[in-house]
Amino acid sequence: MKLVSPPVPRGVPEATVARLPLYLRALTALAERGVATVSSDELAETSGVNSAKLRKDLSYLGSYGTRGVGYEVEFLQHQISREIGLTQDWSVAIVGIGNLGHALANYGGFASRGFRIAALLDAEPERVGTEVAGLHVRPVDELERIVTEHNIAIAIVATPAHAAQAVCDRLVEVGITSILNFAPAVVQVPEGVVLRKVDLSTELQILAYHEQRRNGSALALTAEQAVELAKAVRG
Amino acid sequence: MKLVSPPVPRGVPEATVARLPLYLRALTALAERGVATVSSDELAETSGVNSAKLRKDLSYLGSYGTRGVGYEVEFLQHQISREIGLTQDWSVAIVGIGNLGHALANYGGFASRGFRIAALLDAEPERVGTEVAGLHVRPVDELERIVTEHNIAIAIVATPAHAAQAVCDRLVEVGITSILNFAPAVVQVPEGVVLRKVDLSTELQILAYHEQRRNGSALALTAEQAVELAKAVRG
DNA sequence: TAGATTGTTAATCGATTAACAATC
DNA sequence: TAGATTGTTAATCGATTAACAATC
Repeated sequence: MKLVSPPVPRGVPEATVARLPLYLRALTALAERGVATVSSDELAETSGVNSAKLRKDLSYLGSYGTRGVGYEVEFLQHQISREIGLTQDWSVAIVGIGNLGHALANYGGFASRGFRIAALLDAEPERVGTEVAGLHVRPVDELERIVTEHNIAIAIVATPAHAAQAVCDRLVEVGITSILNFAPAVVQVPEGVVLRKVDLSTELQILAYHEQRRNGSALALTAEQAVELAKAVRG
Repeated sequence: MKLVSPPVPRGVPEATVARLPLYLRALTALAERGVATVSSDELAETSGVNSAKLRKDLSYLGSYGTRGVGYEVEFLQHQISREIGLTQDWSVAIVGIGNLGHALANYGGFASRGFRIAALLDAEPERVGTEVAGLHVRPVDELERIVTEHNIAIAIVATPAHAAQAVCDRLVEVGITSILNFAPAVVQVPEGVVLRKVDLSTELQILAYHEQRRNGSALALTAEQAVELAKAVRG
């Protein structure tokens, strides 16, 4: 008996997963405008990627287009929704109701995409009980009960940096396996837990890097060329 | 005379640039604790990356370590700051003072990293003039004057999706070349302008994808294994 | 059939990683 | 000198892209 080949890798590349929401948004806009069919060129254009990448991405999900024609907007929309898991609603808890947590609780973009902010938690006694976005802020002590009661699958962490690791540890303890971290801190989670982070200062720092390079570039280029020129002249 | 070799590519890979703020934050924490020297293993650990990657990243900046010893914390901190462009302060404008813009204006993490929120702008007449984070909200009409007056280099866009493109067009017109976009919309900018985006819903959708896969995985794996098993049995 | 457009192949590019020679 | 740790090399991996055969 021959050894069987290793199990097919299966699964969509991470870079593709990160773009699926983009395509979905573009398709939703097209559907609202009553567009029935779209080509990869057009959909790529409205999604801000090139069409080769779009087709490659979609090919990981299946063959949902028609050669010579394009993609049926609503059909593709449904297929991507299903792939991402948006055919169901997800309950989300936000931990840390400061400036940012407050804004996130009130952010309209979540509900329209199938994410229901189901609970707000904070460690500060003076914040507990206050009403934010129509919800009463609960103490973090009640985390376990709240997660179970509301069937919460995803947690958003918007605490100060120093509290982030402890909060994430607690979240993992009570069974949360998907965390979106806004606290500017390195957080370790056990394997099997997916942690993504949004780091506001880091984003600005990356921009600053490019901005600085831009300002210096005229000079730097001249210097570089000068060296090359010197070499060339020397022969 | 021989042709000179093409100019050295020079410049730090984008993936490295995105991690420099992480290292900087770890170094700042070490400096505050009075640590003078750190090895790549230790710094990698506190930064949440592996040490090979850290050393490779740092090697793009120069040879700032000492073999057998490690890196001098404050020296490396300074070198990275210089590379990112944090030896100077940057003035930032926020356009769109809704929930999110409001929270960003009050976000403490910016100032401590050399970013000064210098102006807030909004298109809604009823928001103009209100005070947020110690600043008076200005009308977007005044953009050009404000950008010049405050020497603003970086803009944060926190408008509704439908306004984002027009706002970015205006920003580019008045000479802004670095934009951080929070609006859930595809925005096109001319070459030479750096646009980064933070998409809150997309982040949740990526988590939802993994969460869904996790739930389905026990079943899927069994099915997959069943197929392999069937093949194996058939010989 | 002629024209259009997908799905896939293969080349290329950039990022990650392990390993180790250089060197303190 | 012996031990430690950097900086770099080279292998590997994953993502991007152009090109085109398949097919509506």
